[in-house]
Amino acid sequence: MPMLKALAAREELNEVIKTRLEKACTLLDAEVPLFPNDFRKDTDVSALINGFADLDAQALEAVDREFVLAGRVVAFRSFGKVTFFHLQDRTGRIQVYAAREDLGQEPYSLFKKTDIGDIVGVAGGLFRTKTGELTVKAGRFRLLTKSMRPLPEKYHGLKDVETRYRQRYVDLIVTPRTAEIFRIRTRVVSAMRGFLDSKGYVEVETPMMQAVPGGATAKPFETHHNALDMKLYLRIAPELYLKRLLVGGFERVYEINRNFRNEGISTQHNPEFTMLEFYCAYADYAELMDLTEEMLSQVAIEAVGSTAVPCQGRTIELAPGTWKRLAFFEALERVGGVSPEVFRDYERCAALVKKLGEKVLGNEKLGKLQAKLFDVLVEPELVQPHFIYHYPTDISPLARRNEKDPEITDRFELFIAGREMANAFSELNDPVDQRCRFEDQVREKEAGDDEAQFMDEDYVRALEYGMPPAAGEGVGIDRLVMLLTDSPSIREVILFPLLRPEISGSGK
RNA sequence: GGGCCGUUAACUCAGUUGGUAGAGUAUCUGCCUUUUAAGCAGAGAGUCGCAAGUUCGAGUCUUGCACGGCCCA
Repeated sequence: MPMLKALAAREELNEVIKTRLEKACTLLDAEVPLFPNDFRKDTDVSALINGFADLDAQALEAVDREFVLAGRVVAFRSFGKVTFFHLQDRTGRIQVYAAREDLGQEPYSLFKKTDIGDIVGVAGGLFRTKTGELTVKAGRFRLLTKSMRPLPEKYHGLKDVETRYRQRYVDLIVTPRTAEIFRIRTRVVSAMRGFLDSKGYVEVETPMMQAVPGGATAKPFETHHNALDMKLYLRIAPELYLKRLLVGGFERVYEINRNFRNEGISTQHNPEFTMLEFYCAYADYAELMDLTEEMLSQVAIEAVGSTAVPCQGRTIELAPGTWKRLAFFEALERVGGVSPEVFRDYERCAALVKKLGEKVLGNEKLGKLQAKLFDVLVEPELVQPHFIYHYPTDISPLARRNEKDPEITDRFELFIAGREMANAFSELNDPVDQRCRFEDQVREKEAGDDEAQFMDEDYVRALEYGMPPAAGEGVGIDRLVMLLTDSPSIREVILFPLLRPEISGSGK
């Protein structure tokens, strides 16, 4: 209390914060606790709305029941002896009517010290106002948490994206859509779990701190363990551990968790992001296409209630049976408009890549050039769901070669809304081939490619025991949530996206 | 890493040709018993992102830096 008074007296404080602290002092003087924790609610806003929205004024009168609610005050309109305010809890907002006549002279004058942003408890019956709004008539009122900072403006809300990301707690209070997006995200993840569990997949947790990072082509974060005095990496993918579990006999496993890649930040990339990876023994990539179609359409229904998803002014249809399937080179020709004479010929292919404004080093493999053509000419066109399969072997170091054509792999990527959504392939389980491919990677690493992969002796040893033939897939959860919520930036679907540190004393 | 744009009150935003800071919301005071972007009358609130430069004078012009956004790599 003396501390609070000292704080309130500080000159440099913002005027609004200062008046709130002074108000808090006044309340304490009147023996009103600022942060009590003995109030219990017996219902939620949505329960009242769902239960009574249809009743007319007379019917409400007859309900004759007291409801106990708690939540944050988000709007406040006072008329002197009578006040209306809106109370927001996790389920919605409802209007409350507080009158001096009902609360009593003294409690009402203390109630009028309420600020927007305070968390309060209210008990009372329901009625309908002249304008027809379902309203709680407060018979009792209690301050539960005094708020010291003003909330953003009631009409425009919080627009500044930097503040929205840095102070997500404020964004969640004042932007209903933000809270909704993260509820959808939660439903996406639990729908996936439900789907995979029902198919006999086992959820596991594998190391996020790894001595040998592997399973993807990416630059890892490094860290250090003091007690063991060893270098560790944050994982770039769980892949190699999940496949060890196939060796161990799990047959169907999945993991939904964070990966970390030490790369740039953009509307599509956050350094930590969430992936679903799942592996199925005795299955191939083609069967995973069917499974993916089934899973994602079901996830869409559970998360947003429909397979028809609005996206940047268009509608994307995720209903099973509508998804297109196209071989990589077929897509390059039919969607990208590149003739085989061009993409089969190294020089002509390189020339076209250059013409499109992409860099050509001259020493990259043909597959890499073809992939660049694909990225620029085909990927943006794949708005409705498309599986693109049979990727060039050059750009698929972890995938199993096609039986008939060793230049291509039994791999597919899924594209929706012009973005890569999933990547899957029949797994390489030949330990000798795998060792050779690791050795290739090590040579590239020594030549200066810091994205090239490490040799993983233990993983090769696991394969030597025998991994059942299998197919595996990774699905980017953040991108899927972006699709289902029509969010243009990955930061809209990550609660606390990575930002540079705030400058101290910026005042915000 | 490069290009473009932004940063002004707690929030949303104006700010002319360089002449010393504005509105709405929020806050405070007064009035008000059915409002809902309540209303009416009045008041207070600013390191104009930071630093340097040009100038008699910089929110405004120049340069550098910081943070953010969009696009490209």
